[in-house]
Amino acid sequence: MADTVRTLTRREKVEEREKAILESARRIFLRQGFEKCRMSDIAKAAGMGEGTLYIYYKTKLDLMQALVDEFWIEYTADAKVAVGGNEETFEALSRLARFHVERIIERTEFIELTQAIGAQEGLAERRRENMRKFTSIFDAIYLSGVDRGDLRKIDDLWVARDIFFGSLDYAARTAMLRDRRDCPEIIENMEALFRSYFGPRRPSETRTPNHFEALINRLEGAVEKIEDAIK
Amino acid sequence: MADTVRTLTRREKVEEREKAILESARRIFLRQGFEKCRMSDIAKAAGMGEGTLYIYYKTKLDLMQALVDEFWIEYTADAKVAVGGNEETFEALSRLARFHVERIIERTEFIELTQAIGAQEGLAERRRENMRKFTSIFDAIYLSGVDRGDLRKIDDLWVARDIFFGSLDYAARTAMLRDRRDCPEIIENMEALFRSYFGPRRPSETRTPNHFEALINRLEGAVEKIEDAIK
Amino acid sequence: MADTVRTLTRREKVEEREKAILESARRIFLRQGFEKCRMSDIAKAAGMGEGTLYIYYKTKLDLMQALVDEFWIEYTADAKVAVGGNEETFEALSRLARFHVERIIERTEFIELTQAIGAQEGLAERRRENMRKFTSIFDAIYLSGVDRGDLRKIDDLWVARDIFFGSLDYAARTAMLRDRRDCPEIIENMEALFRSYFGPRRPSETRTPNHFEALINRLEGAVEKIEDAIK
Amino acid sequence: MADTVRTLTRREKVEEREKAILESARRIFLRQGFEKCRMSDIAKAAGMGEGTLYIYYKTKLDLMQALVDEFWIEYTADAKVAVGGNEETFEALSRLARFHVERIIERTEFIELTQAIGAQEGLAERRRENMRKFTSIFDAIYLSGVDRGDLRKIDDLWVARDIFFGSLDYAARTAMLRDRRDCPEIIENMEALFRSYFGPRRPSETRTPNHFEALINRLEGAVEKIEDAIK
DNA sequence: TATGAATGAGGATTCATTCAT
DNA sequence: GATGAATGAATCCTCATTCAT
Repeated sequence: MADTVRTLTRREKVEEREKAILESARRIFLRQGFEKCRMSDIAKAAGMGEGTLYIYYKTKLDLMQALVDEFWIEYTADAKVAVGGNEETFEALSRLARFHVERIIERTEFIELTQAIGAQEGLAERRRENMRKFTSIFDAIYLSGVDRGDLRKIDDLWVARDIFFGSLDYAARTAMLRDRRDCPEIIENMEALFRSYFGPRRPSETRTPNHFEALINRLEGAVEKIEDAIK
Repeated sequence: MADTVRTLTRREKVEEREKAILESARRIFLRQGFEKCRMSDIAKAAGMGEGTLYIYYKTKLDLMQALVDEFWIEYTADAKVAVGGNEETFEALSRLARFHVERIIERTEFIELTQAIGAQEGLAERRRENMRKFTSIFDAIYLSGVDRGDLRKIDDLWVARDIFFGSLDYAARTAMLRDRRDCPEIIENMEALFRSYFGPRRPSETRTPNHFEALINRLEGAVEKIEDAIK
Repeated sequence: MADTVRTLTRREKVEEREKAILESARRIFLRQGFEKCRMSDIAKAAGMGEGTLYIYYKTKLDLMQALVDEFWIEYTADAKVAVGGNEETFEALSRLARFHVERIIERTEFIELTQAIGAQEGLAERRRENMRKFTSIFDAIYLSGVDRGDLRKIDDLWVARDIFFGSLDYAARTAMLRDRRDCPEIIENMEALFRSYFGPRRPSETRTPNHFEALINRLEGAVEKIEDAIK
Repeated sequence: MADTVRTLTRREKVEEREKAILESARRIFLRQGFEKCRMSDIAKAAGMGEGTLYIYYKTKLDLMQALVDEFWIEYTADAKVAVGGNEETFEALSRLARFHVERIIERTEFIELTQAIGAQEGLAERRRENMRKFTSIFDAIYLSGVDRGDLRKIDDLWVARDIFFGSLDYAARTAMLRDRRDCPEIIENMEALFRSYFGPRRPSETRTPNHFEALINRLEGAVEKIEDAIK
């Protein structure tokens, strides 16, 4: 029993320590960027010796990779929460878009760090994996959207995914360049775009633009009346 | 007269020198990346002393910025050529998309360099300017597309622009991660997307996909008949 | 009584522990060399904590010195075995020479470690002592050789000793530089050299070729005379 | 002409600089040893920046190797001077021995540095070469001694060489351990040893096994005859 | 006694930038 | 203007040693 407690305590200590390092690393990294942030500063900020960092992370690159991993894990988890459980397809997409844009504007540095580190020898795979886990949220929504008849089936899901995240990322970046902290326009447009472009193609299933639907509604009404009259 | 000639000669010499430096810088940078490429290597490649570089460029950052500027100027010019003079709207967009994706896959380093340098203090404006000049190609096509009735007028042109370049950039990047050197799918989809989503809204002007048009035609026929019957 | 037993057990435990440390230290040291072999590795190899090493050895230098001591003790013991009990003088020298050359080629690292450590402040005396114990094997053989009349008495025994070990060490080292694992030539020459150069000088004691030949010459002369007489 | 002068000046400057570095390196190295002497100290002692050292020597190991090379070049040259032009064989050997022992006692550190550095990957060959140039002085004396009839021809010159230098080195080292700055005894003995052991073999004095056996055979034959005669 | 996590001093090396020529 | 030798700040990482448990 005592053993179990001790073991737990140790594990907890290690995890506490790792948290502390990652926390400090994040702070320093956000202030200084990848190249400029020194291990010694991180150690100081974490209230420990430099050597200690190297017990937990083999190299600076390792630490930075852990930072990136942590970011994406948290990011992915938060995105899932933001998207919600079982929302309507376009509501889910909207929520994902909104979450992504807002967060990315706050955390551009991590996107850049992800790129910078992913460019290093042998870390591309890990980058891909982090991205994959996150973007699979989109994939799930899309596929469920197809099941529900809200979206059409496509051969290359990545096309829709790239359009979705590409547009949002780019918009977020340009928003920042214009010193804006948000961009609701792109989110709205993304929803509309998915409704119209990736919406179902068969007329009966269509959810194409409003005026079109309105037209059909009017027509259907008229037809009914005519049918009634004819009867 | 002699003076003028001499002056011209000097200017030419300076420009020649600058070209040589930039040319060497590009070679070295492409081989080594931003952090790794050394001023001394660039100087050696350019056949001149290190000190000489500093006559033409105040710092390494300056030189890299010049490299980025040069890249975008050339990139923009090449894009204009690729787009052609007065093509049909969607053909022009397709050409721009194709050019962009292909080139960006070949020159990811410059995109990254643009970002890295643009992140530095005080260089964001220049980055914006380079991007603006390039993306204005898209703007021109879009606006002319609006004039021609191929595209609908929108309040925030940047939305269309961000979707266009965002999707292409992202797709190019993910294509590279999948070790692909091209991605025609995204180009085709971009055209279709612009036709459908940014195409004109009035049925008569529509250029949406064939079955869609057929549907509309049938609809219009039905409406007319009904209206006639009612009358 | 119980106390005595416990004490013995403790002592044994300590000695066991020390043996284990030394054993591991040797393994690691032979693999990595002095500077590269880390205390943590030695501890791991010995199946104990790093801190434990410091209970038995105050510093790394201390441990290495113990390693060197152990080496020389074993080396000396093995040499004695190799030399044998009461061999003929030159046979004993030959055996010692052979043992030394072969072993030294296998264990150059220890010779270097002995030197490196011996160079440290305050450890020269210990080095001297280790060497002395080993070289006294030679001294004993030489002195017994003098008693037996095989070798001449000399004032400075160290001269013979230095020639003996110096030649062998040097030959072993150059043999290694030539990638040879043995050098029987030097061993043979060393024996011959001791026979001739350190052999007895007085004619009456001589066993050297010179006197031998003289003797034979006289004998042959006698034989001839006898033969002549017989004829 | 001016060019020539300038070039010479530059070369001289470089050589001056190299001399200064080597000089300082020697001073610091002799005080601190290989591992302990810091590049920064050497730079400071040479009155230049640390970076400057790296213009002239690629790494610390390079610098140390240069130090070793310089030592051996000078050592070899001095040895040649000490030996003199065309001395009598044993006089030349004596001089070489005396020079070697005296110098080596003064410069043990360099012998150790030579060993330490020679042990590094890829530098063994250079060590061999330095040694070879120096020991060839001995070879030349020995061979000319053979020509003059002072020394006997031997198949493996290295045996004599190893005995010569091995004995001297070892004696020098043990002399130092006894806090002696010289050891004339070994020099005298070396000369005597070479006279007697490597001196010419008059046929009648020959010591080789074959002749020895032949002698014994003759002896036995003679004894038999005598015994027969006596009967 | 045993442990092993924590420490932090220590050092080689790089490279943008300067400046005397 | 052109040069390139000289500079030295800047930083990651190692590992012997300590000490709280």
